[in-house]
Amino acid sequence: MTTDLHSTESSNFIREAIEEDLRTGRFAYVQTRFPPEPNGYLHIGHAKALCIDFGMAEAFGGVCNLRYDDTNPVKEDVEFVDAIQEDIQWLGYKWGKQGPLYASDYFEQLYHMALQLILKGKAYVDDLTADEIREYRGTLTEPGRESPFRNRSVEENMDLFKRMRAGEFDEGSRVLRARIDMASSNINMRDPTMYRIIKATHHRTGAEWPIYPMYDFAHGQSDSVEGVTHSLCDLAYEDHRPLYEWFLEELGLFKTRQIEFARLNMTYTILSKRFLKQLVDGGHVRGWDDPRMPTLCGMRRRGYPAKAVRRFIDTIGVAKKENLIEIELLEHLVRDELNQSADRVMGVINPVKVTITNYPEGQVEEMEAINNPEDASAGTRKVPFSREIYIDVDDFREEPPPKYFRLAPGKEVRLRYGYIIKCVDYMKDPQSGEVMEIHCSYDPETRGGYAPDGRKVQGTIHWVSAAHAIDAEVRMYDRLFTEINPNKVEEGTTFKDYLNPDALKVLKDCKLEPSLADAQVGDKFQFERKGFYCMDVDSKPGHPVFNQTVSLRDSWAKIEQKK
RNA sequence: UGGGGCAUGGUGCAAUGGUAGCACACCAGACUUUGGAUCUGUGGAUCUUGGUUCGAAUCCAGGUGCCUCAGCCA
Repeated sequence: MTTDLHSTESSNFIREAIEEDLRTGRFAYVQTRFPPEPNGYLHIGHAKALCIDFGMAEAFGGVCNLRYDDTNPVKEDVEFVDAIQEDIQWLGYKWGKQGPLYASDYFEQLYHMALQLILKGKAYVDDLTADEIREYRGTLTEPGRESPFRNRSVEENMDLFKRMRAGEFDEGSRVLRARIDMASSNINMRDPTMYRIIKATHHRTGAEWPIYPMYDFAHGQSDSVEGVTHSLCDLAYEDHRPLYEWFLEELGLFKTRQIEFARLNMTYTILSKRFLKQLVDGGHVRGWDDPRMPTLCGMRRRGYPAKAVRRFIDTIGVAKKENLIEIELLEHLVRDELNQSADRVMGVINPVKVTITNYPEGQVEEMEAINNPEDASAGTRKVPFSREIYIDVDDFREEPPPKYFRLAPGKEVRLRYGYIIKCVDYMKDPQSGEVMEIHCSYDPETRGGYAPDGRKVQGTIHWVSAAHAIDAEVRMYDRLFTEINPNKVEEGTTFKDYLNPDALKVLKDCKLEPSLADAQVGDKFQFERKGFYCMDVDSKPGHPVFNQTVSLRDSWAKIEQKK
């Protein structure tokens, strides 16, 4: 039970509302929908909506449709349609059997609904310009004014709208508006636009339509037509609910219940498709799937397991309160998932050579190493040991601070699965002062790292045999922004002013143990003592590239920081 | 002096009139051939003021604060 994804079990106000609807008979079944606009890639914020939409359907034995809200051809593209499906499947969800649906499937029906409203005197063609419409709309505190075209006859409206549909008018020259109430305290009810003229090619309907329904005129009816019982959405649509209900009422359609919840916000990240697009188009990242991006494809490439993302969404819960989730929670779950599943391996990211002076030249020993201490079934592997090895520069200090349990002049350290070695000498670059090479002696009695005399050796470090090492590139990532909430930054600045220049660091001379020669793109490993890494698509035969998914918790770094 | 929402530790979510709990974060310790993992422990919250009640985070009234809406975007 606890190992299961129980997003379907945690209590929240939406689940309670649905239960009540079933109990009272308002609905006899549950159906939901996930309605992305194909104008960008899905991000972790969408994952929340997605898990709620699919999760609620699942929980009540219903289905969740995938329906693209493709009512604005100038912003949409098939590229995104395909990517969105891939991301949903990655998270492990299945949409309704009819396959992906599109609001554009309903263009003809929607058109007839508009005609119906015109006939009822509930819609009219307005010749006001966009600017004039805005002026006539009034303000938050003052009522709007009625358009001079508001009282056109049904016949004239029918004629004009049909001619709009026939493509007789220019873009921007006219719109179709609902005839509701220009004095409503809810601005969405002040005769909202239903149709506008757009002469662009639609990714599915091509050039068939010169007019396109607004989201507000399409969404509610699409839900209704599909028999969606519960339309779960962002708080932003709370004010639109009366409008959707008005359309359904006037049209005599099945009445979906809309329930709104707060969108996800996460520290140090931005979750706005518009802003993410700016990062991509502006070249601030390498693409939508850049591992620094909060997109699902970015996270996948970074090495985040889908299950960690699902658990994250489950853990943060659902409410109507504005929230700012700490990114550390996601990272914790990523570590937790990977800790169970990822094989351990040794990789030296910043190498420095160590020569074991008393180890026979030319000798190679195969040391046995455990693949995953959390999973005995993962077995063991052999790691070659020889006279020259690489260790991480961080694991040597000329002047070790107190409690530094690694290699230092005259000090002993254990090489994991290897031997206990002692530093006898080291060479520095006279120019830079950098440590170039370290000389150690080894204790032949300590094979495997065990000291038969029972002597205590506190530190254990990882290493790679120089002659057997695979050269690799490792890309280290950090948060994309330096500001905890890039959505709310000082006036006069934008989120782009807070991009973290150190969010990506490329290390090109990394040394990995030879077992990694068989790794495939997407494979995930723990480089012991460092973090979790995932093989990147940029890998070339014989020269792998690894992304650091997330570092291991580093309590030594914490100790050092305090000083 | 428009409408719609929301207020529980640092963060997020529970508790649905009966001992305010969980996760992450934080701090301290144990263990350790990963300074990982694991284990143990500490601290810390009901926006405010009244009211109802034996009893209020929960119900009522009034304040206060925060978010949000004026696209021919979704």
